Amino acid sequence: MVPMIQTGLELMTLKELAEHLGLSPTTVSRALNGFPEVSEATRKKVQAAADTYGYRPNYRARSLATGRAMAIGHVIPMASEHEMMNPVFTDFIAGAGEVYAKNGYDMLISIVPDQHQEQAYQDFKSKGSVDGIIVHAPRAGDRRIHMLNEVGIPFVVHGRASDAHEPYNWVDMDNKRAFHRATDFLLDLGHRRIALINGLEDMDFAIRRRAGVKEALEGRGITPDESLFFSNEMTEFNGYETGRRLLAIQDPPTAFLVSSIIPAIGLRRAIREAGLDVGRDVSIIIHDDDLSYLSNASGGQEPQFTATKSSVRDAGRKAATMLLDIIESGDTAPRTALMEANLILGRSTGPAPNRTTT
Amino acid sequence: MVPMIQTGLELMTLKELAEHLGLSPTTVSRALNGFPEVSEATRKKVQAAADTYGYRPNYRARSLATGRAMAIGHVIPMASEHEMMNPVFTDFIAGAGEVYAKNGYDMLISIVPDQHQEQAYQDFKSKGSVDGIIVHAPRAGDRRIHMLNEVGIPFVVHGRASDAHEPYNWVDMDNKRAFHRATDFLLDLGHRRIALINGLEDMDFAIRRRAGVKEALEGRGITPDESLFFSNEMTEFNGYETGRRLLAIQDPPTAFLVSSIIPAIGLRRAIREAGLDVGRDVSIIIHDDDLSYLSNASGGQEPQFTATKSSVRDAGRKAATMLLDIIESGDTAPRTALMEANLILGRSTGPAPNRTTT
DNA sequence: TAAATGCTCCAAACCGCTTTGGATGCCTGA
DNA sequence: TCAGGCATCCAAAGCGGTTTGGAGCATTTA
Repeated sequence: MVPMIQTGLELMTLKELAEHLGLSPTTVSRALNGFPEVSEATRKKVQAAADTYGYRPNYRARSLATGRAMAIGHVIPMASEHEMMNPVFTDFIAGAGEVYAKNGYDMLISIVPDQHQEQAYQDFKSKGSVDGIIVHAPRAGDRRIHMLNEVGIPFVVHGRASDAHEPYNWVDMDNKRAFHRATDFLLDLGHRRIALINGLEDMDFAIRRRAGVKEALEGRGITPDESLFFSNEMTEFNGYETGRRLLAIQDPPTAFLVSSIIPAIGLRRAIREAGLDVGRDVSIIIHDDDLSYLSNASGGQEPQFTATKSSVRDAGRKAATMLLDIIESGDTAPRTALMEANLILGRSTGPAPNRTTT
Repeated sequence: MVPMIQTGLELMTLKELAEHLGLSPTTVSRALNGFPEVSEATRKKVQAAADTYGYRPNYRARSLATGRAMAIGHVIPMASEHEMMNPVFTDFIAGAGEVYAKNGYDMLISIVPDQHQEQAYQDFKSKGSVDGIIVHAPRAGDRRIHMLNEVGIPFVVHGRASDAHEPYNWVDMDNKRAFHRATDFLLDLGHRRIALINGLEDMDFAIRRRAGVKEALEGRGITPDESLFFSNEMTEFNGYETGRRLLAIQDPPTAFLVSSIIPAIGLRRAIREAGLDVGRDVSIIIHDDDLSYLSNASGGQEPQFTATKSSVRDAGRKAATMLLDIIESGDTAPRTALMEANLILGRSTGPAPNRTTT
């Protein structure tokens, strides 16, 4: 049962293993892959020999023969100027990777300049190196979904494309609802000047979050002040800088909705530098992707930030599971999964302060 | 010259392309791969046809024939309990990925539970899915280096293993020197109670950083107070928690050396909560991996933290370049690259405050 | 002029595995 | 006793490329 790992020895091929056993490659292959045409006795013998010699099938050969690559591709876009590496990829990929590993799939990652993205997907298909693809960070007017549908390779989108009019598989968090609820909560606390520090505005999630905020404001008869809505890459510095500028205006916001914990950390820095207190003078609600190394949890205490929370790692697991299921079942009926975010109370929110100007 | 991308069509094989051209597969293959046995005229014709039909060679088939996988493997350990995903991986991988893409290599990533790591490397080799491996996060007593040397697959270590007595390829930052210099700088400012918030203590980089600190202290005739040295996973919360506890002791440190910007953000939070001022009451020097989304730079201004800075993305590029070079040259003479960190002045350091107790 | 040389191109083997279509031997039932 | 059925196993043909060892032909060289 326990495999005897042999290091430093020449690798063994199926043919060699078959010779050792005095069997044909056919039989050995079938024995190892659990086909019924081989007797239980020989199967045991073959399995034992494979373990002893540390035989492992060559994936390239197998995949050439079966037509299955046993690998999933992820394309990670690289905006060349910023050299920006989105931190949520890390956790998403960690989640997906768990699922792949459990099912014997490899994970192929391509770092691709933005402008070569479509070509990269084409290549995945034509080079035959993957069985399916995860599409990250869909944007408004994203052509990838249409393209992949045409190419006919299984794929799952992490997020949605609002303007895609064809069916496709996706796993998404209910961004609009989450930010609607968060806004409602701030309104309930008496806040009226509410700023939004969002991700890049052509990102689908950013569009939905903004829509959620507007919807909530309008639901209370408040005209959204678009001058308080900001879109940018979600870096610590951008959060800091936006906060600094906003706190210096005439009638500064009393509350901030922030799309990620990272810019929120910058925002908090700006607030403190302005001599204000988070949670008392200024409220913050973040969206918390539950990143493992930037946890919003505070070891049993109340979280630092009030947050809409949804684990992006879990989204990775869900997307990977969905994709593998599509590939292995061959059933192409479009699947979707909408995850709900929890609104979790932390120390960064409080009632709107009384201003000299009410 | 411009390839006409054909979507939705059946993929074309080399054999089919050859038939279309009235040539043999041999000639087509050679034409496309630039062998001299084919005339310039036919090469042009073949190339043009390949472009028109959007032909791309199947990587699995090619790699089976050539014995080269055209892929590099990265194993990312996953400590199952913590579900920790080290953020520096992201940037390192981004750097390496650029180099792979430029050279036509794929990047294979395996998320592997800590205890199955060695098996994962074995598998990489025996499954034949990669030509080389990058080893991440070497630890004290790390068996991977010995194992990979035995297995005989090209690899480059990001970091070093202090106790490895055999040659191997590595790319590392001079951790000891960086922390020595940082400590010297704090000593010059008059600090004597210096704390270290380090990474997990069996990590090689953590060992070297600690050694650098001790060496500097001893160089000035100061006996290191080991009760001020902490090792833990580099999360925001751990930085916060360690800071909180240390600031509450009898004779708290006046300066902190922190192994990453992430726990430093937590530490800063703790310092502010204690009503103290970073840079005046308490000094901080971090090591800055130059993560793209957590930049220490402040848009033209002085950086937030004084830091020893070395781009981990750049390390990724260097390691990938080294590995590809080893693979393609076949030259196994061990290579090493030691990167120097810059000591960059920010707003988090100042002279040691005068205590009532001098 | 005959042999040697180059230049192009091709047939076929091969990479390591899967899978189709038997082949073999033994057992059953009529 | 013999056809038919079943359980095992195998030879050989792929999968889609690369590569070895020529073949065919025009051009030089002796």
